[in-house]
Amino acid sequence: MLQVPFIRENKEFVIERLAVRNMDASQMVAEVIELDESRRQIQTELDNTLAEANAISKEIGMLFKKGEVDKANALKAKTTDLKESSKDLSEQLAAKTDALNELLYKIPNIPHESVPNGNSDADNEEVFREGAVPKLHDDALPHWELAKKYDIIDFELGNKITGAGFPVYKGKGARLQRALIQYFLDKNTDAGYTEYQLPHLVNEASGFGTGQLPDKEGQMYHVTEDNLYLIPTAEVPGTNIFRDVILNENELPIGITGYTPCFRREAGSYGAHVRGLNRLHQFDKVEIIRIEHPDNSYKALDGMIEHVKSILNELNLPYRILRLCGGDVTFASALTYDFEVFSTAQDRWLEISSVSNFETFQANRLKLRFKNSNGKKELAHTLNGSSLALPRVLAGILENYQTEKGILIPEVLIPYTGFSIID
RNA sequence: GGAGAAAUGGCAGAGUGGUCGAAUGCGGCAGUCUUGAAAACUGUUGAGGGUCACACCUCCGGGGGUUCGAAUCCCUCUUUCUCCGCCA
Repeated sequence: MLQVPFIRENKEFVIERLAVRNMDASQMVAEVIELDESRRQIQTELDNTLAEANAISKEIGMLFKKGEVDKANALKAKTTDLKESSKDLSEQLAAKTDALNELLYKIPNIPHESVPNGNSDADNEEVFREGAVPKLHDDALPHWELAKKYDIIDFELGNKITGAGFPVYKGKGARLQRALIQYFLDKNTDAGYTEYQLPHLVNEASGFGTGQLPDKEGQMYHVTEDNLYLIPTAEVPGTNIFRDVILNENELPIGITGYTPCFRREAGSYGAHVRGLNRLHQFDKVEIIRIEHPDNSYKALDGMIEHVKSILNELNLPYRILRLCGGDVTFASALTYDFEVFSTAQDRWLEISSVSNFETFQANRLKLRFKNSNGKKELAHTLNGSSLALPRVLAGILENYQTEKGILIPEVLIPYTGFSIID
């Protein structure tokens, strides 16, 4: 959520930058400013009314103490009007505040200056590429065929137990998945991230804090009986650790990591692109989250990119990094880099990580602040990224490491799997 | 799930209708002392809105009510603790 004073003071800039997202924000911006102005005006009026009522109450108290009951009772009559108008004003204030907030929830973050113009993922800018695409043998298979051939992932079984998009991993498949989780967590903690085990269900306030609510609730599974949501990413419980928190400047930066399953309804997705592990309703992910001083957040973002790169280099997978264009960058993000691994047998790129700087957009909703050196409270910057999303990494390994003898295990994972080939 | 008790500032803890945003202690910060530190002493120290700055307003788990006036009384929800039941 953008800060109102910022919008007020940078009206043209806000409109101009939001145009990168292909939106015309001029109407919304004007409305925000107008609503805020009238909100403040009503606030002042209400404050004055309450101040008067408070003063009278105090006086009545004194008069009663002195025993001047008649005078006190006379004053009581005066409060009736004040009560009525304060009630009226506070209703008006609530209405304005609600309207203002509702509008603010609809305004996305301001894209960073490096975000390119563009309408869709076709306009994303490739900024890095690494790793040779292996030459596969003639009978090379897509991962869902490999999964069946080696009996390591059972999609039909998941279908039976739950439904589409809930695969069952078994044997070496399950072990490989666990090895990856362990390996990712080790890499992250080695890089200074503190490991957390987080709840997989969150309340409304948390969903709101990171921006899934109120608009994107259709993406989450809702447990209606208890009004809780299954997490779509560890970002939600992880970032909400810091909701309503005021940090000391010297506590920054903070880096945390956590493994969680992620649940996404993915309503409206279907077809070949969602085959196999490409798109699931439940998947595993290891996430990294950083809370940063505003002066350092872009340096931190670069650091996160380097960190994810080092993992992919160790896994020796062919990948590329994209800087998302204005049309593709998510609602809350100012700048996002996507990592994609090349799926050799499918001949397409699969997104395996998304690393973003949200600047103060989430922090403003979360009320996540720190006391700066002047003792002033300032919104912190939040960042997060996957390191990494499991299923597509798994797909990439299965497809890129397949040989006629079986699927080789990347060297760095062997200590974790305890085997070097799936055959 | 049943019965009872409780929820106050970073923490501990007083306050049961008026001058209480709230005693006191601890912690934090600043200063005195010290070569430096500790100790001791002095001062300072919640959040949001509003203002050029003040003033002023709001907030004592959440919501609602009674009252001229609520941390304090009433209703309700949530959470925590104790006991019972169930259970990985």
